[in-house]
Order: sequence, then C-alpha cells, then structure tokens
Amino acid sequence: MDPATRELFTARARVIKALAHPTRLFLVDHLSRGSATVGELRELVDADMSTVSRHLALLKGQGIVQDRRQGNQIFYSLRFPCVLDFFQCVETVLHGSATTTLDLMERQK
Amino acid sequence: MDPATRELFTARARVIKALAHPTRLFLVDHLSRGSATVGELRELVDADMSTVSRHLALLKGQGIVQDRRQGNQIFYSLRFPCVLDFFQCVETVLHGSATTTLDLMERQK
DNA sequence: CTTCTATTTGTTTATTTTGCCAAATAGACA
DNA sequence: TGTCTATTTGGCAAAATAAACAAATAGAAG
Repeated sequence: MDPATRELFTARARVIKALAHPTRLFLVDHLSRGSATVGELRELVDADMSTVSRHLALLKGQGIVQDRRQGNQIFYSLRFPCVLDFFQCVETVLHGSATTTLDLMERQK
Repeated sequence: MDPATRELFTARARVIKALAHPTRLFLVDHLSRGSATVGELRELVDADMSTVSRHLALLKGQGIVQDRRQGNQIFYSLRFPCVLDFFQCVETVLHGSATTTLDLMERQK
C-alpha cells in the first residue's frame, strides 16, 4: 500500500473511529433530531459532563458535529445527516445472518 | 440511557469499530471488488500475515466478511456491499468543510 | 469586579487495541 | 506417515482510548 493510499484510508478511518463508540453513536443519533446542549446530552447518556464534552469535541474534530455558542450554553448539532444512512447498513449487518446475493455468487464459484 | 438502548448502541458500535482501522478499511474496499486470500491481501497491505489474519478475523466476527476454504487457501469476501455506501458519506465528511443545508438552518435559529 | 452557570481542559489510572514473533494447526500431496 | 504451504493462535510489549475528578475558562448577570 503506497503512502498516499495509506493516508487516504487513515483519514477515512479517523472519521469512522469517531463514530465507533456507543456514547458517541447515541449522541449523533440524538443530534440528528435537533441540536442540544452538553448539559441536556449529559443527562441522556449517564456520564460525567466532562466525558460527554470530550466525546463531542472528538466528533467536532472530525467535522461530524458543529457547535454554536448561545449565551451561557453551547449547542451541538449534526453536520452531515448522511451518517444516519450508515446506521441502516449497520443494522443490516447486525441482523444479517441472512444470505445475501453476494453470498450466493460467492458460493457457486 | 436505559440498558436496552445502551446495548443497542453498543452492538452498533462494535460493527463500526470493526471498520475503524486503516488496514481493515482497505481490506473491505479491496474485497468489494472480489474475494481474495490472506496471502494476496497481505502483499497489498504491508504487514505480517498474522496481522492481516487477525484483522480479517475481526471483520468476520462482526459479520462484515465471510471466509471459504478452497484447498490450501482461504478466500475472504465481503458480505454486505452497503458498507461501501458508507464510505461515500465518510468522503463527504472529510471534504465537507462546505456549508450544508443543516448548517444554514442551524445558523438562522 | 464578583459571582454564578455551562463547558472545557489537565492529569491520572485502567482498559483496549495493535503488531510482531514464534509456535500451532489444517489440509494437500508425495 | 512426513512434508509443504497457507493460515491461525498464543504471548507479549507498545500505543491508543476512555473515564473520572479537580481545576480552569468563558460569558452572563448582579
């Protein structure tokens, strides 16, 4: 794998890694229904506010969410709704012991 | 977050985590173009065969790839092509400093 | 300028992940 | 059976990640 290719996949992996955590997945899912403050989110997931803040900072660092200050609090929101489509595929994989077209093609080789 | 919800997101995170690595991402991408043996893949990514084998085992453990023995070698193949759609969204996030519709809606609040 | 609230950051600890080497295994084939 | 090839597994050290607590910061409001 040449350096350029490696860098490409490393960059992609960084984005995916940002999503690869139960709490962050929940946050993204929740933010897909509207923006929310750290405090609100912290009540939903049961964790220290500092922990939630770090999770959000990580998501922001990868460009998945954005933040906007309004007075005392900071509202986080989802930047790219397409990540939700991804969840659908994940669900497919989760319950997909089922045989796929690819499986069949593979078997008859 | 109630236990059931937590378990749901943990399960999803497991699948996503399996993809969250440059080498595994490359493997999935390559397998989307056809099945391949561990030896073939090991030449493409520059790593110990045992390392590649472990990455594949991890992907298999999450149901993302499957394996099929044929004589001396083992062919791996992708089970769910939908993971590729995901990559497209990742690309969007990567280059998407651009303003999205959601961004605009968010700003005028 | 002080205080109050909301959020972030520093630090530390525990856990998980990764990668390599060497050893084990599985099947092919003489 | 013994040997060869392809792949997996055990063990271990290095690196990355996660969570909590306490301390710091930013802006609001008195």
